[in-house]
Amino acid sequence: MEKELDQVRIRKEKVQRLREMGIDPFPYIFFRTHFSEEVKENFDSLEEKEVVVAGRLVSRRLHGKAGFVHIEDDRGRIQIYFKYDTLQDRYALVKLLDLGDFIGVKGKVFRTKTGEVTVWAENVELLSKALHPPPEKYHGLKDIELRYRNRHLDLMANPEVRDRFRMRTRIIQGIREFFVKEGFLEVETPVLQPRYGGAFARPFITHYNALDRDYFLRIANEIYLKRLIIGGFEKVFEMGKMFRNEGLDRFHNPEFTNLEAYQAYADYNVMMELVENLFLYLSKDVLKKDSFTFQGMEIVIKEKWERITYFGALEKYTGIDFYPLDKEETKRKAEELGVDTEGKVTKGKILDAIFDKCVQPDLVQPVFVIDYPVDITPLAKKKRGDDNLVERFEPFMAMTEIGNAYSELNNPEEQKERFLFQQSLREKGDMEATPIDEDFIQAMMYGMPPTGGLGLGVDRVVMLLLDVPSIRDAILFPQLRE
RNA sequence: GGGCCGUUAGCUCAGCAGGUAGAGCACCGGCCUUUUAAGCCGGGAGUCGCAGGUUCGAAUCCUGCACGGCUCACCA
Repeated sequence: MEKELDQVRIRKEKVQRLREMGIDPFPYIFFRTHFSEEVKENFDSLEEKEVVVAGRLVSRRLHGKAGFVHIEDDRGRIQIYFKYDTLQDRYALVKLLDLGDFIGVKGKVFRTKTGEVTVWAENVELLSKALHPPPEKYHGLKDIELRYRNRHLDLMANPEVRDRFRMRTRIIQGIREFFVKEGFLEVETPVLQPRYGGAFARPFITHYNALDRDYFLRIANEIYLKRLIIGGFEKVFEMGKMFRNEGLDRFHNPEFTNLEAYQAYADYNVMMELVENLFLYLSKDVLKKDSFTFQGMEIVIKEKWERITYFGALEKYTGIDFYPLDKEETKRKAEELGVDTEGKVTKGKILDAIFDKCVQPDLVQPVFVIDYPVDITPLAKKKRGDDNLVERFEPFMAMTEIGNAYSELNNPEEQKERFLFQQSLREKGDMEATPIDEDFIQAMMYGMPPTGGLGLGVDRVVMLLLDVPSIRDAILFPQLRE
């Protein structure tokens, strides 16, 4: 720590004085009868009745032998009136209170002459002394770096931030409720994995000392969840953290929350309906409205989303049918479109770059982009009637990709070939290519039912529904450089 | 990783023709027994992100670094 702040020194001296007065500045427990909100909402029945409230001191207007303060609890703020005539000796404690302290107050509910519902303190107890002054009361805490690094201060100073994270939790609970209601079993799979797969991304590597072997933080849980389907569970889901060793930006945090759900006897069409129903559920039960705005774009949650094929979308927005083109021709066209193809190993990767630049900015209303090229999707089943495509879709809205889903590949021999192809990409220098997973192939040998799978970026869903432009404002403790 | 911008009191910010640091809130003292960003009077508080350089003199100009933001690239 650097030099002690004057105000901190003064507060520590107050702690000393309180102890000399026989007051414990850090007592253990307090019983309250009402939240601030309850007192205010039930004023008519509580007027002149005694209540006990508790909270953090957030404003203070003392004038000599009387004064007003506001305390803040989990549900809001309420004003407290302190008067020397009522408190007598106890008024000495009031004079030693600082902004940020936690106090408990017993008193009768009344209305001041300006009409504010207030508790007239008959007793006041210090519940915890704050040694450091809080952020500024009027402007709040603006400094973005401070807000992310010291989220407790951000939450303290900016009530709208608390509201936002309460809403995040409700959305997450809503997602969980929806899948449980649909009959999915919530499971937990390893975060620490001896090999990684299920997505294209570089992993975080860690070392397991007892085994003297490198392990990986999961980039996805897909393989484990499918092994559960092989084991006989018909509907499973997991919501949890994934870790991808990549850059930070408005839409990416290396540690993020993901939902994956797998359903036996289903294909990607069933999973599209599941996504439609999930959003209907969220809009009805959480948002309580059937549209929302993200960065000025009004998004309407409909029962049925538009579906457009991957190549169809590319053709619609570039005028070029990429389907018949080989890698070289695709590359040429990409460059004509001004798309950077540097380091793109396959036609699929080049197409992805074109898609991101030319198509994605037009995907505003909820839409499923379906039927992707096979080479960028090693775990999905081939499209019925077209070996160059797989049955895969990505849900988009507000120009943002929010998930990924397939008719899951369940033929172990084909799975092996796909892994071998990925292996060859790896050898060509594509570090995101999926490594081969023999255990998974072996598991699939025992028989895996036809299965639909879905992955959903939960943080991105939160961003969209709450109109939060940066993932750092959708995650309580976003990753920052140390 | 590239480009642009930012970093001054606990917080929000001003100060930048280069002359040695300011305001509001917060804090301390005084007055004040119904206030609402309470008020009035007085006071304390800063290694101006860090390190170099130019200069008689740097918060201010230059260079490098750190951290952050936006953006491009990378990345589902």
